[in-house]
Amino acid sequence: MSHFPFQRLQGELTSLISSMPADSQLPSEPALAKKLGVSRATLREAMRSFETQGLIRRKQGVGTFVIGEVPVIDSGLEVLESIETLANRIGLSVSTGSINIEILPADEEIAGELLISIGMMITRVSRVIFTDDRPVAYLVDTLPETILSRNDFQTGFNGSVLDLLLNRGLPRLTSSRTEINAVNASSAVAHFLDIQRGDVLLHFRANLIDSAGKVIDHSLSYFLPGYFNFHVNRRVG
Amino acid sequence: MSHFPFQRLQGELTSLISSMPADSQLPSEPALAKKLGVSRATLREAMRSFETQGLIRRKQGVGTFVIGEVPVIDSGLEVLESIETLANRIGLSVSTGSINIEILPADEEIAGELLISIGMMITRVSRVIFTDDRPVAYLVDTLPETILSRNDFQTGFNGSVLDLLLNRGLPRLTSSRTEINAVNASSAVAHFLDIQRGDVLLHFRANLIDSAGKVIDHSLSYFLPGYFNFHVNRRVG
DNA sequence: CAGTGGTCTAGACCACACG
DNA sequence: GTGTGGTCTAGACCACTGA
Repeated sequence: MSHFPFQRLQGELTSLISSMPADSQLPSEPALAKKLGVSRATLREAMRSFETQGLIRRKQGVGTFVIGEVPVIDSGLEVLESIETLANRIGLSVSTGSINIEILPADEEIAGELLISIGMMITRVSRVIFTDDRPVAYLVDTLPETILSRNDFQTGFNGSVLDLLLNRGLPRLTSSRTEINAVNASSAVAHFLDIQRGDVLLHFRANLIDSAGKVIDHSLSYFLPGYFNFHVNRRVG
Repeated sequence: MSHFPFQRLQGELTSLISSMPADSQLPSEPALAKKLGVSRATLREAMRSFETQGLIRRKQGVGTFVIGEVPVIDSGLEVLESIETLANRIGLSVSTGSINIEILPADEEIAGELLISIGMMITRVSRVIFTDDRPVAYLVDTLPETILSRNDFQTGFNGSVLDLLLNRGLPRLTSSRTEINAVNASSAVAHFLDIQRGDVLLHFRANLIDSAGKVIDHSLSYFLPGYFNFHVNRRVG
């Protein structure tokens, strides 16, 4: 037996979880901690990585459950397309929730991104993507109200600002510069994704450019690892 | 004052850290916890995100220090190049440490990646990238020993397997399929990067392909967020 | 209501760096 | 040695869910 509780714990939890059928419930945290001979804090720390891998799911007030196989959303990064378009193309069912549309004045940060003046009105659309009733991504689009205003959302808005702009045809979008990072979930994002503050997320930060080189849309995306497989083909210099 | 210790703490720590000069030392954790009226556990949790942003640096047995401005390694993902080549191109100084070269038989997993038989000998090169004496990336390359054996490392090996193969000219490398994810640091990787187990890392998992479509090299890369800015230009479908 | 996970506390012991 | 961060414990209270 190892002298390091954490490594031993990970092994025991791996056995336990893999031996349980999908959707079954784990013992409560106090019970499990006692059974495994560690404190609840240590147990919870060891469980974190299992949740980021999508192997278990914790629900406050309910319990912790084993997740069966997860549909992975696989996508190349060369082409920009909405999650909806992507999921549809690979035959996966996703839904959108918590859509929120606000019109507000630009602060310094967003004015800098969109290359507009501070105080100009902007439209901000945020939403959560679900697959199998599990929130897996949180997306925020911000763009000048002159490009997208409230009454542009009238007909058949599926949640994706990109799809809306593409369907409208104007402005003529050409490309997106996307920065990729790994971050800890803030309290706000954690709430939308039903995870704990501090959990690991894959983060995209992108500016959408039109044919005149103008910044049309600034978008922030947060993805749960384990549910997405983004890849890129890199050519050798 | 907020009723939520964590949010209040983040604010107070932001003020404190930004008010201190670069390289200065923060009070010890017990002292800071007492001063801010929280337990050490809560304080440490709040400090995690500051460390992943590269704003502070903890050194066991020494203390916690404020980091000045950090040189960010900025790179597009369209072209595959070694960290050394990249840093050189943008005029940044990086160094390599903890280089380890092993020859061992392929297990099932790596055999599957390289499309070889289990038990065939493989060469594995792992190393750590430093900038400003700070470990910022941990890289592992694995390839068949028939392609790269121990005596290929004789002359001017700078740590990069990619550069070695490119300089040699054979096999003719063409592209790399790179999968991008966010992960929690395992104990092993955390040790090399001088961070805590569970900290957030940006992770690349790539297969390097030659002109015949053969898998030449399987590589795993772990990057500290805050020190890298990877981006990709995505064209609109 | 009872039971769950989410957060926080106070304290302990360890491994490590440095004089 | 002293002092630091790294880990773990035992217990408490909270917010939430569902019967």
